[in-house]
Amino acid sequence: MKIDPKSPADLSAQIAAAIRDAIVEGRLIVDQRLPSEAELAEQFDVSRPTVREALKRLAAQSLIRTQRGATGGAFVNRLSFPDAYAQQITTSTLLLSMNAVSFETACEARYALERACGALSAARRSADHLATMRAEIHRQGQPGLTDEAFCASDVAFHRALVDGAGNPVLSYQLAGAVEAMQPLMNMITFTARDRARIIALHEDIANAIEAGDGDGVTAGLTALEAETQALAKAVFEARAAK
Amino acid sequence: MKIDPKSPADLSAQIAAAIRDAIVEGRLIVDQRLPSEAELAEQFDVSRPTVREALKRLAAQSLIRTQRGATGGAFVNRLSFPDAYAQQITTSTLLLSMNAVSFETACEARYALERACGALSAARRSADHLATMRAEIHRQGQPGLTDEAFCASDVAFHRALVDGAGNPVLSYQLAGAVEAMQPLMNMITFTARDRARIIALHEDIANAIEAGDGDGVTAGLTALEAETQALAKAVFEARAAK
DNA sequence: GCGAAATTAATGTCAGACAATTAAGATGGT
DNA sequence: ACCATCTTAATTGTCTGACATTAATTTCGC
Repeated sequence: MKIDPKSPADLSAQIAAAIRDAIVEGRLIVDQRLPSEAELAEQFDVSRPTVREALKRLAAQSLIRTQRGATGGAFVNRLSFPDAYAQQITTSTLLLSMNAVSFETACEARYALERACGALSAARRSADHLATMRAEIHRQGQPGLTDEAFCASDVAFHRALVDGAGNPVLSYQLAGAVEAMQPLMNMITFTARDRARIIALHEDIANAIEAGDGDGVTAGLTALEAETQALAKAVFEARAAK
Repeated sequence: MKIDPKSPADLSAQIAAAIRDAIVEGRLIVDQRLPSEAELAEQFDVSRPTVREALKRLAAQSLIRTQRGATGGAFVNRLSFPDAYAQQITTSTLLLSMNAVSFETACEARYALERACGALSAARRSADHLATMRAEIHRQGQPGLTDEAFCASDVAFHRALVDGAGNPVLSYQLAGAVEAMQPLMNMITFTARDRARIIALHEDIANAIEAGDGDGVTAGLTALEAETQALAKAVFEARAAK
């Protein structure tokens, strides 16, 4: 692992990139201990603070973890699904909020991806997933629920649907799409009538899932997308007119 | 923004989290300048190196950028689509390689997501996207192409298909799924007959895209998935027997 | 007025020190 | 011989202070 001291890039960035490459290419494997900060400083011919900045960059991406004490040091971290979820959600949320992605675009993407899971979920979902979906539908019907709680339950419903496909990679990918929509969804106020329509569609979808009817799930999600888009359009137009 | 000096977590991690929250919640907006390192050090009552470690963590996630010079400093960065792509790809790739995700699972997820774009792409693709797909198909047929170059062309073909849907959020989500598969795909050796079958399916898909036939695209992708899974299964079984 | 040089404010880097933490080894009592 | 306790060594976490580098601004000479 070498760095170029004359490069315009920061030394800490170069060192971080060198170590990251070593991890991605498999030259450093999970749970392997990196040299101590002092040794790395000597290897790269930089000071310890510079090495530390590089290590913090990697820690921010969950690529390494550090441990203090006699047998401590920096270790290559196994990137767990929960860690990856969290990063995906942060990135997706910021991407949407900072780039003025329209509700329409984000919503279309979300439902397109969700339909991809629907058929698989109808075929494979466990009783647990179905029970979660039913429970969330029930919660959504309770009076006095805030809009925010309604949205949170909506997310839980959709996550159960996605997880029902039994494919962790799909669940991971969808986490970003579904969660990142939540700030946008929270801008909408749901009337009692809106909620009733959404709940009815959720019930259609849950029934199709229970019956193993993949096409029914797809149709239900398409209807739900249309409903959501219409709702958002009405809200945003009303706001613009005001 | 406050931190707890008695928390077991690193000070730099706490500071990074405090600033990250401020960005995510919109209290710091794009292109806004953060206080200088010396000022932050005073605010949080820590030393400058500690503040710097926190800033490097944020820089690693593309949340801030730094600039030297008189009017320099740390600025809230607009998370661009290319930046987000890159992070998604790194995360997805590592997630797959470090968690022993089976080829079957990753492949299923990828094609499920891709089918989600197929119908949209058939309806909306520009002439450019179609031309790219045709060009990649042509490249794939050239003799003397290495397996790696064949895979790279395959990725380019699929990205054009996804981009054809004209939804940047979809493209971003798919980037991770498609690119992260490449290391797994590179483990396969493609015989001339394998390539011919794949190219024929690519042509079917391109034709369906050109005709605006969404169902045809879906069917083509499903056939391609089956072909890819069968190919991988044969390769892995042969390797296990040896 | 204009161009070049000095100023200034900021990040980037370094050196050395001390504190905090943790595991392993040494020590001593039973 | 065994167990609890103390000591020690290794490592990360943090601080202080300094200098180097960069780039915009101001000042000065002409």
